[in-house]
Amino acid sequence: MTRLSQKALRLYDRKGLLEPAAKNPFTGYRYYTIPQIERGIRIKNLARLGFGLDEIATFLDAEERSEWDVLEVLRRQRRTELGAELERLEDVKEALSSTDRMLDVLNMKVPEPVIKDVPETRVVSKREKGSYETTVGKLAEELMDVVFNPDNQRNNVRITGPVMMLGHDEEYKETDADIGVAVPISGGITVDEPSIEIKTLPRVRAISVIHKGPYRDIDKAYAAVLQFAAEKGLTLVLPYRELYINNPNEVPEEELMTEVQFPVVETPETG
Amino acid sequence: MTRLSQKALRLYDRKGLLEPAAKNPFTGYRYYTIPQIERGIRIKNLARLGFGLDEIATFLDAEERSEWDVLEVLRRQRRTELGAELERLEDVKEALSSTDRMLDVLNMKVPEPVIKDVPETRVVSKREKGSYETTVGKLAEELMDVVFNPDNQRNNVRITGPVMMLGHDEEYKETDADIGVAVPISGGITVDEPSIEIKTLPRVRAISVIHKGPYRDIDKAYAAVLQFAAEKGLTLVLPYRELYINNPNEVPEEELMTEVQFPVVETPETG
DNA sequence: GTAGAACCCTCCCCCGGGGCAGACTGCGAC
DNA sequence: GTCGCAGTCTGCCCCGGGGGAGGGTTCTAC
Repeated sequence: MTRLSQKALRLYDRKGLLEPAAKNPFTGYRYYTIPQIERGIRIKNLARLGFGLDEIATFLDAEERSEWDVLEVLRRQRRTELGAELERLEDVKEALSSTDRMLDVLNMKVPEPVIKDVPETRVVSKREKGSYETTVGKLAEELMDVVFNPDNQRNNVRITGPVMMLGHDEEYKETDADIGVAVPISGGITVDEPSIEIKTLPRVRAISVIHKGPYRDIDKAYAAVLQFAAEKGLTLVLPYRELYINNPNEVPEEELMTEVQFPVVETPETG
Repeated sequence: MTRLSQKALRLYDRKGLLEPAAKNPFTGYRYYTIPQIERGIRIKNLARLGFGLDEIATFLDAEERSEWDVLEVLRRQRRTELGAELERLEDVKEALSSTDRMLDVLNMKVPEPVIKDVPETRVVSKREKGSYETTVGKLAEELMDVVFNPDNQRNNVRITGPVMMLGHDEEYKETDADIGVAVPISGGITVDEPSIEIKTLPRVRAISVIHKGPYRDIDKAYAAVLQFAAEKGLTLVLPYRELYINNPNEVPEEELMTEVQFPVVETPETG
C-alpha cells in the first residue's frame, strides 16, 4: 500500500524514521498499524519529491508541531535545487539529441566553461611586446634553453606543468601585444639574463575552458568565457593565462589542446 | 584539467577505466600522460551525460574499434531514460510550485496510479445485487459475524487484510449492482450458510490508486484509473476491487482511505 | 640540513536503497 | 501432524563518488 519496498521499510526502521508498531522479538517480523501506513505514504511522497531522509524527518517533525515556516523553507530549497537539476538535464538532452551533437560534446567542440581555483605556481618567465604568432614561440624557446642548461639540470630543475602564455592586454592586438610566457618549474634555478624572472603566480579563481583543435579557433574559447562571465555576473581580471597542454610538434592540429584561464572577481555592487 | 576529482581518478583506476601510465610502486603516486588526460576528459563528459561507468567503458571500447552502431544504441537508450527522468522531474517541479500543491500531493489529494502485482488472497466472501450504499455494509457485517463466531475463533481464524468490495459491473449502477464483499482470512474456517463462499482470489496485475478522503469522492480515483489505462494502452478486466483500509467508525471522513485495484491485461494487437 | 606547508596515499563510513545468500517462519493443503 | 511453498528475516556487496582520519612524500624556504 505504501509502495515502499521491504528494503526501504527496513532502512527507515533503522533510521527511526518509521518504526513498526510491533516487532516480534523472536522472529524479528515487523508489523505496522494504519497510522504508520499513512506516515509511510507521506514519506514515500516526500522521497519522490527528492527530499533526503533526514530532511523528511525534519519535515514530518515540523509538520507535527505546525511549524509551517520550516516546511516553506524546505520546499523553496528543494525547488531551487530541482531547478538547477532540470536545467542541467535539458542541456544533456540537447547533447543526446543526435550522434553528431554527442560526439561534438565528447570532443570538446562545445566549450564548457567552469570556475576553478588555480593554485600558486612557481614559474620562470619572460615578458615582451610583439605579435602573438612569433613572440610566444620565441620566448618559450628562450625559457626552455634556460631550464635545460647544464647548470640547472645538475640542480634537478624540472618542468612541472604546461608552458603558458600570460596576456596583459585588455583587447586583442595584432602587433605590439604585451605578452608573457611562463614555464612552471621546481628546484633551485639560476638565471643570468636579467629579463628572465623567477616568480610565483598567485592563486586565482578563474573561468577555465579547454579548447581542442587548431589554435586559430581559440577565439571560440574566449567568446565562451565572456558569455559565462556575463551570465554569472563576474568581472574579468588581467592577466589571463593560456596553457598549452600538448606539443604542436607531436600531435596534429586537430588534437591540440589549449586551456584558457581567465581570473575573475565577484562584480562589486554599484554604489 | 580533466575536472575529475582525486576520488574519481582513484575509482577509475581501480575499475581499470583509466589507469595511470605510471604508478610509483613505492609511494603509490599516480602519474598520467597527455593522452590519458584526454581520455579522462571524455570519461568526464560521458559521465555528465549520465552514463554509468561500465557503459562508459563499453562506449570508449566501441569507439576505439569504430563500432559506431554500438554508440548509437547507447545514445538512444540513454536518451530514452533521460526523457523519462525529465518527465518525472517536471511533475515534481509542479508539485513543489506552491505550498498548497505540495501539501495536496502529500495528502494524496492528487491520485497517483501505479501498476502493481496483487498476490493471491484467500477470502471469505458473499455476492449479491443491490445498491452500493446499503449492500456493502450489510454483506460486510454478515461476513464479520461468520469470522467472529465462537467456532471459528476457536480454530484461530483471523483477518489478514482490509475488507474489500468486488465490482462486477461494467458501468455504474445506482441499484441492482452486482456486488461482492470479501474478507481476507487465514485459518480453517467453517461456514454453514451456502451463499457464503471460501475462495482464493487470483493473483492479478492491477492499476492501484489510493484515495484519501470522503468516500463520495471515490470517482476521482476511477477517473485516474481510466486515464492511466488509456495512456499505457492497458485493457481493464473485471472484477475490480475496492479495499477499505481504515474503519469509517474510527476515523473522520477526511482521513478515510480506500484503495482501488483494477486488474489489467496488455491490450492485444488488433488483427 | 631541516622545518613546515601542501601534496599524495590507503582505508573506512555515508547516501538510498537493489540484489542476492542463507536461515527461519507462517500458512494452506494433505 | 507434517510437508512444502512462499514470505520474512539478517547480513554483505554494489552504485559513483564525498568527507575525513592517519600516515608518508615533495618541495620551497630558511
